[in-house]
Amino acid sequence: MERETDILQLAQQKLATAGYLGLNMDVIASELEYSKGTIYNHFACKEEIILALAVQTLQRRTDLFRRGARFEGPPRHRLAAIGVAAELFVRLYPNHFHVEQLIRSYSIWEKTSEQRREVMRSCEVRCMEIVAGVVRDALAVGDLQLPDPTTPEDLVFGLWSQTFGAYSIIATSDSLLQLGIAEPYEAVRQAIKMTLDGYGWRPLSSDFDYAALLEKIQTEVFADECREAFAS
Amino acid sequence: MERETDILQLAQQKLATAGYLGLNMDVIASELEYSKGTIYNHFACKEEIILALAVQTLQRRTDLFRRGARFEGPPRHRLAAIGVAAELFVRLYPNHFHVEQLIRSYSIWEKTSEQRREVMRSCEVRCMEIVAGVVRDALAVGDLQLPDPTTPEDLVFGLWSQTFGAYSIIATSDSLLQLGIAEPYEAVRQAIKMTLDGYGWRPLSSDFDYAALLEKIQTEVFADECREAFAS
Amino acid sequence: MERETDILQLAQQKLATAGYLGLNMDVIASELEYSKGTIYNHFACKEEIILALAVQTLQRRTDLFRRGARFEGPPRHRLAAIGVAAELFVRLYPNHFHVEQLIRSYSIWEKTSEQRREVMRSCEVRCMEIVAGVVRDALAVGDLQLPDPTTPEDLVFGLWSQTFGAYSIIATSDSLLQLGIAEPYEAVRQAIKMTLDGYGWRPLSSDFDYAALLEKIQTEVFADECREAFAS
Amino acid sequence: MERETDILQLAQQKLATAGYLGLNMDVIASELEYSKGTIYNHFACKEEIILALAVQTLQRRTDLFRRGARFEGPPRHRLAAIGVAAELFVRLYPNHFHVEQLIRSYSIWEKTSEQRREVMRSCEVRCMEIVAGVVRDALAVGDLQLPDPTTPEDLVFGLWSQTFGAYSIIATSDSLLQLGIAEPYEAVRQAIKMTLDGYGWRPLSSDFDYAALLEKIQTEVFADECREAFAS
DNA sequence: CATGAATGAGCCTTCATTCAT
DNA sequence: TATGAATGAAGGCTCATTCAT
Repeated sequence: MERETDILQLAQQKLATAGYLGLNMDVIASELEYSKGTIYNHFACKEEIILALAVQTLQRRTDLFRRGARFEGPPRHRLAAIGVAAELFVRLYPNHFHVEQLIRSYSIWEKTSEQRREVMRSCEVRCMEIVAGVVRDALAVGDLQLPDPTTPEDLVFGLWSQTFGAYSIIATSDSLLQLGIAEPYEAVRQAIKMTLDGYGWRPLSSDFDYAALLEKIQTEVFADECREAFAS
Repeated sequence: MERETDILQLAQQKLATAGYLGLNMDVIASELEYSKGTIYNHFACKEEIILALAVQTLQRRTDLFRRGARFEGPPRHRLAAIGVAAELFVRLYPNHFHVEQLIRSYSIWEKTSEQRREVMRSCEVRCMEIVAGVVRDALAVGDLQLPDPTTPEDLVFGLWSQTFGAYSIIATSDSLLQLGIAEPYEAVRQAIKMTLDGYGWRPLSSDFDYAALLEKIQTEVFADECREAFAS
Repeated sequence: MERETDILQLAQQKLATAGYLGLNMDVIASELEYSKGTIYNHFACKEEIILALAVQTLQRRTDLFRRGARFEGPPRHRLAAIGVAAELFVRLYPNHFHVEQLIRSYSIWEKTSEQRREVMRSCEVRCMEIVAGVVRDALAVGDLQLPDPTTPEDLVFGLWSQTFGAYSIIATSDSLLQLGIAEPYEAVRQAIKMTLDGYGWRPLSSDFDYAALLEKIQTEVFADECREAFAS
Repeated sequence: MERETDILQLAQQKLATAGYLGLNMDVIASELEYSKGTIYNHFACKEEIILALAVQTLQRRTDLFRRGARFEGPPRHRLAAIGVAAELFVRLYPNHFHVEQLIRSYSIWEKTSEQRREVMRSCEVRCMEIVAGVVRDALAVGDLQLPDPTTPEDLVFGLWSQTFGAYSIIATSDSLLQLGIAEPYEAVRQAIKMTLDGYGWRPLSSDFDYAALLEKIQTEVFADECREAFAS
């Protein structure tokens, strides 16, 4: 298990530094000072490493989301807690997005084991369910009404897009400052707040102290993670 | 020049069909029935092709955005026209995102000419300026107020994130329906509408006929492109 | 000893199913649920397994030949009994030819122990002696005369070639029917009958009921083996 | 073309020396002092080399057989000429049998081009037809009668088995002398002569000067080849 | 004796790039 | 300027064998 952890860790780093083509079995073996055979004793092929990487981080994200959704308060506050979880996730595992992009762009699926793929899919579904569940709670208590054909999943898709897009851009673009964006994370938070206000999800952001809420979530739910994420 | 066009066209198609690993100089040469030397007379290396591809589509996007921004009407309507342009762009050049991801994730920069990189950066800046310009116009005429530290660029970043994220997910995920998202494009439009409403950008979406506006933009500004995009 | 038997049995099966490249120490170990070390405690290397396989089947063939040669009757009938033995052998151990080809075509000798090689050679010699002995008996009783420089061993070499060639072709060719050969085994029997008639070995095939003789040999000498060989 | 010839030549030699596993793309490239890429420009994979080898020699054999079958004289003499061709073939291309065994034992077919496979099959069929044609001529002129279910193809299969078996054994066994076989080629000729006599194919071997016939065939039909084959 | 993780040499194959013609 | 054979570094993967526990 220790070896596997080592391999995944280095693989993730390589992926972040040099992309798919930089993730190279020879390099991994030689840098870890394991033999190539050892690598292949743990992972049947390169693609399995990538998928294992994705599964690992996805499971961590799902855990963070679940804890966020359990925050006590009105659904909008609970959604905010999930938002904090999402941001923490990218800060803790900044190169998760490299992995996810890879999985989305290269044909990795064919060569990987059904088991790992199943884990992956169920993670996605569970993440969606957690967030959509909070939306449904809001509908149930009357905090929110959705315009006609919009489903809770559609709303979640919008939020997902915003965060996925923003964190992808942040992770891979080095010229945001030149484009005039000084605080991209803050900008995302703001954009999402506006989106939810636009839907009329009560309490509106003007009705409560947003900063205080985030502070509370960070200390009550994610104290450990925050310490780690903002350590550097 | 005709040959360069041919090369770029085939390259883009290969990228779409078979991903980065399918973009192969041998295949390009043999399918075009040019010799490999000829290809190299036009592009110094493979990376130059990829970057040229990105520049090409980015320029097209910039053109579409500019035409959208010239739409006659209040800033919010002009922004809607840019939104139509963005959606048209992904429909017309669906694999632009592959190229963009490639550029973001693989160390292409080092091997390419400063000239082409400069073109690329200026495209990004110009796109941002076009959209931010519309936001500034809205501020100027009083249709919009921004909460304190938020800049026009921050707002644009939010919209950019939403569309980039959404189109990335759409382009690479084959399980959206299983996740409960039947009409992802409609969901993005809706989300962005809500975001702008959340910012209080007048006229609010409830104050005008959104569908009619989109219809008008499509026929007046992007008639040709719409025909092509929705042909299939 | 039981383990060695298990190993050899599985090895032979793998060889038959997947050829030389399917004979894989990992696969053998895992399918037998022995550890790899255990395998190596019994066989010093892969080549030793292959050679042991060859020796095993050769010994069985020698036994069959000896029993055939002890059949009561004139030498030509005893030779027919050896012929039955040869055919039974290929039917019972159809992949012996794979092993024998391997040994002939791959440099196995260098890595194997002198002891096993000696066993192997002595098997070949003994087989030859058994058959040549019957030929000498025929010469002694006057049933056969050999044209001048021909030795009993030369005659046996001719028969050996016929059967080895025929069974090799049968074992590896899947287009015999297309070439017009419907009953290859019967064709070999016929060809050998003609060869011996050609030598003038009495009684000639026209002087006795060949089919009845084969029947008698099969029931009296090789009843058990015939049952097994023609079971499927 | 010169490169391809070089490659095939070295490949054949390697195959003879060290079998399938000794036929190694690295070794071929380095011994020929070509780069590995060059090898692959000429042959798409290792298996294609092996098949090309087989096709090459099979075509040569077919040519020799055809020339033999055109020898003027009674069918039995023409068959003798084909026999001379078969023996010349093994002497000129002694390691053809390695290639043929390989093709028969390893799963080479799946990776090779349909074109080359077709050539291969048609060679086999044509060889069979040439020989079976001579048998039919003998039947037509009444030189030969076949016992009931035996077809011309069955008879040819018998001869094929004898030669294939004999030459395989000769090519791969180094202990024939120890087994008492001093002149294996002569032994095969003798055995085949006896077989044909056994079938009663006129003129019987006692009715004509066999040695003189062989001599005549060698000088009239295969002068060049004989010179080359017996040069060393 | 048994175990099985680790080894590492070796294999087949790919592909961007060069350069003599 | 066009050609395409040649290049060779690099990559993914296999598997017989060893050895510390």
